[in-house]
Amino acid sequence: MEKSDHDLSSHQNPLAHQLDFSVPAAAAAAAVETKMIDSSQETEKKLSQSPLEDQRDEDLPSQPSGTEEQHRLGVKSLEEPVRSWQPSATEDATTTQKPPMHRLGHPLGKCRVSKQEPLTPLGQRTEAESKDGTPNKQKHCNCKASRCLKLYCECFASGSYCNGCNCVNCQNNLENESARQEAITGTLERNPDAFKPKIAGSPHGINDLQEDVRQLLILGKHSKGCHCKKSGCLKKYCECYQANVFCSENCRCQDCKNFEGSEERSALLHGSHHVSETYIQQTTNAALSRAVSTSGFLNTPESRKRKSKDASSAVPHLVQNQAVNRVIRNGDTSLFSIPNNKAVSGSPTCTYRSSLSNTIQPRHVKDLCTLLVATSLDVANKYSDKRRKHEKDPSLDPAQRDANEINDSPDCVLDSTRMDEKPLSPATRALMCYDEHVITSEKETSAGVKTSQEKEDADTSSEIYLEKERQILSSFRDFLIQLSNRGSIKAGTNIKTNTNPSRKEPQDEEQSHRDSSLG
DNA sequence: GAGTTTGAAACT
DNA sequence: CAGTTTCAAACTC
Repeated sequence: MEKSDHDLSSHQNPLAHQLDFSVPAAAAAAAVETKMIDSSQETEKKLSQSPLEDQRDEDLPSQPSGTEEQHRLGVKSLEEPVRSWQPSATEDATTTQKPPMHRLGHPLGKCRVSKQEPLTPLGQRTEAESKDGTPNKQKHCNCKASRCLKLYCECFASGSYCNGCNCVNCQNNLENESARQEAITGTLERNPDAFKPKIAGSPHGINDLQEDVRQLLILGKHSKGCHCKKSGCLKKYCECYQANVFCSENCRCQDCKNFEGSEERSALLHGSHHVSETYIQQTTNAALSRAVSTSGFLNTPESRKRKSKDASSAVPHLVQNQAVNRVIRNGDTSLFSIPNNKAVSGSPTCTYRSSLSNTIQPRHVKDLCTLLVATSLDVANKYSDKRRKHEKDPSLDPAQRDANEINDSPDCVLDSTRMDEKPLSPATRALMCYDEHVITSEKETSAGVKTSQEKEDADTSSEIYLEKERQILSSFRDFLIQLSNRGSIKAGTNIKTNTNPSRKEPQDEEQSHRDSSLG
């Protein structure tokens, strides 16, 4: 019987049953998500060992390329939980020949997601699916000409077998394992990263406050970027948009509207009444970025490209977004794109809380920015004198001066008029310029040996820095909690605060007061 | 549900 | 590497 061949190939080929192309960042979430094993007896005979275990690299026959990737994946897959899978009653007999190894957890291994498996704007799985980690729905491709052996096929691209798909002449199954292996090999030859997730650091889910904060500070980007021309990167044709990440310097898109602060993007999100955590995250992130930056750095993909390549290449977005940046820097948060009238939309499909006091108002974001700016100013003021003393000190190590100069990095100064020559603590700057922390720490490490006096100063500084930073972070956290609670999709599911008992959670009244007092 | 549009993947 | 073709999902009607 020809199945013996399949037995052999299945066990010898690490990718015979399933490719798992998760990156570590997504691995945890992916691990929670379901790994399905055909429960049919016939298939169980074939799979005398866990299909995931089949991915051991020692079983690799001859993968001319991509072996490193496969090696990594093979190791990882052994750690992943395996859950049983029950075929649906509607599946026909052929299903048993297609082990349903369909990975649902692959965040954009293939970016286009089928209609049957929509992603939330956050890139999370739909609630129905992710509640218990068990997929309620499965991707079903409709390939006709690719035999499901090319990356056009979602199933193949995600490293899964087709199962219950509507495809024609499908060879992405056990019955055609050898062809499948050839296809995998060929695909990896063309692009060793073909099966790797395309989104680095993409939000996958927000499960707790810590994660909430992390997600706030880290936005993924498409590894290859998109090349959209007509969609404005605001349709699911766009891989970036679909992955719910902003377009980046990796993109070569035209007329991109998928950038930080894009009104079109915000309008789109609001228009669909999907006020997600990501919206809060991105908007707050945008507000933070702009509030703390006077570098003129524009966050359109074009501007990122410009920053990374050549500042001379002007783009059409320039004027528009300069205006946006300018206004925001001047304190007008109306462009933070939180149209509260939309946030409280009365649409039946809008599950966003409708109470005005519980919706995100521009002032909330403004409060957050104000808090950060004010606190940072406070820190800065306390040390400006000390810093001047250091600068005047001829005995000061040049390296130390150099380290001081880092604080004047244009990207890390709050406002050129208000913050001139005022240093910020490394951690505060890290908070504000999180994407530059590596450079900063390196330079500070190179600052060299300090004198005893400097050490003393540094110790004192560190203590106050720490205390101030604690305050900043605590307040920051409180704001995030508030924002998150306001943005909660389900009323009454507020994130539990885990704040210091000595700290009172800011109330709306307090915010209003601060808002009015700070203007 | 059919037809069109779109952009990634594949190919040249 | 750029241009073209193929392909399947997304979208529109």
